[in-house]
Amino acid sequence: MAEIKPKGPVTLQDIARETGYSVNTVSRALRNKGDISQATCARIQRTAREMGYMVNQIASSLRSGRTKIITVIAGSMSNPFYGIITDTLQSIAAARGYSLLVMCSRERPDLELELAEMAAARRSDGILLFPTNASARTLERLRELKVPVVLMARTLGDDVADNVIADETRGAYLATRHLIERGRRNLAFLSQYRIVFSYEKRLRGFLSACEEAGIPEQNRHTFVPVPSTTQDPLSWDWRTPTLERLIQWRREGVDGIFVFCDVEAWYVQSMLQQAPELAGWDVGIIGFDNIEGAQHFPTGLCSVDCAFEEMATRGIDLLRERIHGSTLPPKTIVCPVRLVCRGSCGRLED
Amino acid sequence: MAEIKPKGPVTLQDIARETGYSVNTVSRALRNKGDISQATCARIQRTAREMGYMVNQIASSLRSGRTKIITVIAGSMSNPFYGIITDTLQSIAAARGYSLLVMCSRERPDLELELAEMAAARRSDGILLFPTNASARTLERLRELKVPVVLMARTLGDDVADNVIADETRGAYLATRHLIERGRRNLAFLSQYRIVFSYEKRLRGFLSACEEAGIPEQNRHTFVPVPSTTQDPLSWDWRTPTLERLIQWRREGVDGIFVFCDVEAWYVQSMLQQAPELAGWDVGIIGFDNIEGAQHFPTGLCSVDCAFEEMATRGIDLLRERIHGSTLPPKTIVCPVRLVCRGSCGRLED
DNA sequence: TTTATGAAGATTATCGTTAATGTATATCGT
DNA sequence: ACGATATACATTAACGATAATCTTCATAAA
Repeated sequence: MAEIKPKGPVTLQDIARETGYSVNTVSRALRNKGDISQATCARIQRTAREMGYMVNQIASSLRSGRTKIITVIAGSMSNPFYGIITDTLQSIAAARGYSLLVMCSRERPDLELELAEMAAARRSDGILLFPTNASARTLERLRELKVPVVLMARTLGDDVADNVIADETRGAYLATRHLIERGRRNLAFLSQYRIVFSYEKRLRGFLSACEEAGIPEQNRHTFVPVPSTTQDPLSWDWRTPTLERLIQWRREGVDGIFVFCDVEAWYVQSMLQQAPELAGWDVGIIGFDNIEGAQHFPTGLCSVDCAFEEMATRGIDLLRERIHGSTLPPKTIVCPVRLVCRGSCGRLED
Repeated sequence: MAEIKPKGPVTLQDIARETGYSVNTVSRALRNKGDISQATCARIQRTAREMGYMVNQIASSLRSGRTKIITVIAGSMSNPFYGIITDTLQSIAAARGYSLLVMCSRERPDLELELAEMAAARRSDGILLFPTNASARTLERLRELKVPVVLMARTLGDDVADNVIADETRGAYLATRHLIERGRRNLAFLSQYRIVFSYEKRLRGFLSACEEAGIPEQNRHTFVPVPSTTQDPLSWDWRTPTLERLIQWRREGVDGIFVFCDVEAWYVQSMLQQAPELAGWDVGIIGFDNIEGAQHFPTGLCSVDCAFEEMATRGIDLLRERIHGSTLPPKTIVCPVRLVCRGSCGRLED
């Protein structure tokens, strides 16, 4: 029954020839579309299995206009933040029949635009974009090309596009309050570069917690080593200026630092351990994202948990709504945050 | 000149209509294939640009039989090892015109096989596979399906398939020797689970360094918490048994541990910091992969650098040879390793 | 009996490219 | 001036699937 296939994979036509049905019937039978009798359907499916049939997604995509591919444009997979969330995205996408094309923008707007065009040329059904600092053009182009996009983890302003973010302001507020509760009264907010709007939101949370606790203005420090005009933030040397600023902050009596994200917080922690000028400094450190708790890396870093799994799920489902033609106005989904204490801010003392 | 396009993206036919040439001529002109005059070529390309043409990769793939897609099957993107190397793979692939489909096997052979079939259904030109502990079936199936594969970072035996790996034995030897040079004489080799052949290779390196330095047999410890029959290593609780074993090793006077990879080494380091039973233990730790040095994460962990970029380049280029039809016998490319000292093994003392 | 309804398939027409041929005109050697 | 080679295109035929539109033939309703 099963013939020797001279070359190439089995096609619908091969099954049609084998079973005597038409190609169309075979196609419908394999996809359980109606108008095919139970018996026929079963027989065709069995034959397909025996012959080792495997759908050609390319052909299917061309005809149906759906690739079942979502492109993720993230900054870089070596950053655990992106790694972890991509991991989650991948399994959720797979559960819904989608595959993930992964591209890295290196936080560069120009590269990001290029990648977006590639994603469009490949006819991705949609894009999950972790935007850079200047993604307006990318967004505009994708709108032209009619490729659905959901902005992930960062925002370009309220309701500019579909958007899934953590509750940034509240997270920053919680983090700062945590420092304060641990007895810290001279606080700093450190961010490697000014991630549009996310930075502003977290700054607001930082300041409002300071306000609430009556921290005087001169005890509220901020620092952003990489200038906001930079088109290539990742290749900027933020270490030297950051170290200098840390030394300065130490002199100024800073005793608590809220760092923009966990990855940066780790840099800071390692500087604290390694730089002789910082040795013995009693300073509380708290990050954001809770990347180690989400998966691996047990360390003592306090952080703000971002519910990555929820963000990933919401992102994919929002994107799917668009893919299926929703024309509702852009929606911003704010995911809940939660403080996680691991001791890097010091013990309660009093 | 540029018309209002009523719907959908511009196609070759639109350009053909606009310029008066045939579809085929337009196609050839845009790809700079021969048999088209300079003038025509230029004119067509200009028109295409003006009309905002963008090739439909799906249609192109269907006809040409090439998708220009490489599927990466890695364990999980939340593991920085995979994250970093995927990052590198992505940029090298992009430079060669390939996009990356990223899938995560979670180190599970069954899931891996499924993913491989998906990759085949999507007609990936080839697969970069970071194999699980039981990838023989996957490999066999891919051979049936005639999808080129290169095994990455791990080996299933010498020349079973194309393979790009680090020089595991030498790396382990260097790591162990490093411990010994730092005055460590009671050594252990710790590996979360028994990654086929890679484990054996590193064990060999460990033992040969012990041998060379005259470390007595009773001072050569090994431990693998997760049993090798496990089909789902990542969800196994390795922490409890590992902690217990660390406590035991401490009692037994172990003073140096070579850990299978950096990620695991970090777990160990954090246990050393956090578990009261381990407090104050003077033990040298060295990992493998040098993941932090490759990109971020400055910590004090000694490690063995694996030249990720070279591995990635070699992997992609080897795969491309296969994609282009090479029928040479399977090749194993062994990439050089290099010791990196950051102090976690202690100072030289004598 | 006649017509409407429906089930179960078959036909046919694309999807947007690229590969394999065809063809007309110009150029060339002899 | 003849056929031979090139040049620069046009025509035609896939690639493998899916969608839209027919056919049948049987059964039910009128």
